[in-house]
Amino acid sequence: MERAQLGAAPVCGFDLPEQCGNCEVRHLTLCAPLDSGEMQRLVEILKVIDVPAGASVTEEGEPAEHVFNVTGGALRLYKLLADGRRSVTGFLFPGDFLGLTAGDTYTCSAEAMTPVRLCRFPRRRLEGLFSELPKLERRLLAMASNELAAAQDQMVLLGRKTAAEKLASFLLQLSRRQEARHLPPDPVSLPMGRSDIADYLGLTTETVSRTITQFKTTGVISLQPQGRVVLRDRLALEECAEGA
Amino acid sequence: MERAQLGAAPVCGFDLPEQCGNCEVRHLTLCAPLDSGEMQRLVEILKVIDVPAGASVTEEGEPAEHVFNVTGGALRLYKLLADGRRSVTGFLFPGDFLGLTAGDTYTCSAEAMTPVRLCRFPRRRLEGLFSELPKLERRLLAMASNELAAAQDQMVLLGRKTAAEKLASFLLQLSRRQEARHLPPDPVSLPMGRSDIADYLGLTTETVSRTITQFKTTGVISLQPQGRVVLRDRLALEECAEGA
DNA sequence: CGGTTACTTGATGCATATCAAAGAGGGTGG
DNA sequence: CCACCCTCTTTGATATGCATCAAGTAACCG
Repeated sequence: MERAQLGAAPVCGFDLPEQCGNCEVRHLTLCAPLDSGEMQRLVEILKVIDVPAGASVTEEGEPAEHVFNVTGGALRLYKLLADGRRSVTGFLFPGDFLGLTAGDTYTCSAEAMTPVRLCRFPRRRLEGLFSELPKLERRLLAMASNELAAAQDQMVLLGRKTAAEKLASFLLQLSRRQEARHLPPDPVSLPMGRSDIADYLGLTTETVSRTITQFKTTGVISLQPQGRVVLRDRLALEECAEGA
Repeated sequence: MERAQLGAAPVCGFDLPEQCGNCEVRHLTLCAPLDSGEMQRLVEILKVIDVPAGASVTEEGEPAEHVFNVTGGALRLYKLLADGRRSVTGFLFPGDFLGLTAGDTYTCSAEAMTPVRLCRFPRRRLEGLFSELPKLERRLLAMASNELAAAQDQMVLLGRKTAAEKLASFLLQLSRRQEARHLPPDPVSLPMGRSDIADYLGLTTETVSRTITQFKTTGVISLQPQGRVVLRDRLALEECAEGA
């Protein structure tokens, strides 16, 4: 596991929901379009939750009683096949939403990769706010649409890209998500292990490792302590990622 | 290409929007939760469109001015890499929705595989109805959530399943979708070509063909004229699909 | 009925998986 | 504070599932 990020990147203000005004990722979350009065309605039903590294937040198939906004740390989403093969369907960072489902169970399991802080909403009560706060539902639809677009990109990656193209796409994706959180694009932080990356890209840990080495050797990236990656030749990565 | 399905399965009643009451896939569409008065508001902004086999309905990256409900025929959704590699991200059948996007461009290209009938809605005007018909937005969110769950399953398939498991999953998926349209589960109709299937499953046409032959040889399926597939051993397919 | 396209089948090759082991962190206890 | 140990990562050798290359065959259309 990795170093805690709660201290390094305090989020959603301090401990108290009343201080969402300080939330560094508000512009990415569910809450983005709400004014302070509307926020108050949300704050009434949310609870701030801290989860230690390695703990589960949701289990695939379990009743979906809550939905969550990630405000600190990082999680992996995954599904398992009958024989134990794993597919990591996504990584969540501050600002990301967890628990959206049309049915009444979670569609994926979610595990904290680092200590994680979440804003937890009872699903029923959040849905109860929809009529009062239509912006909330609008926002949820927009977030779902964005996730769908990302899922389509991931299908292209999994179905048609080579190992190098997959890795390049992955690094750029993380870089862009850092930028969305107003972090520098460049030393990309990898809070996940090689096997998480492998299960996300449809590869093995060995192939991930070899491909990283190859990128290092050809000078397009370089590695820093704590699994941080400097993108030395972003253009080369972009061309690689697009299959040029 | 394939035989037209418009004659065989008349949809959305006859020509006139006023006759949505006869629509055979209404329970699957955007329209499902609306009463007749509410339907009337939709009917005012929709136009029924017929598209010949092979024609494009949307192009990835083009302005998303319309959204569509499929009421007859079948389409493929796809994305291309820079060098021409193609990834088919989905197939659409009657009842399916096309054009959902958070941005202002389409995220995928859509091509008719057979003659297709669509209910076309100007996106702006549909969004304009949201405040008046909140059920509509609720429904769209539910449909997006369902698509997201399907996309996650597809990621597992692409990232971690073998060729045989992919094919088994694919046949079962089509069978279940036929059932959702109140068609028999069993002679599964394949309006798409082998290369469409290959690009959907992350395989080549040759591998798709060989795997189908293998299923035929082992007796789990049998082929009928016009690319219809009988699922002779559904249980075996289900176990294969889940990686048992 | 002939031409064209799509599908099937076969032979071979390669990218990535698998198997195996050595090397690097990083956390803990002495 | 250092040394040990555990786990994760890297590197190497080999294997294999699927891709690629190449015909042959069947289906469809005009």
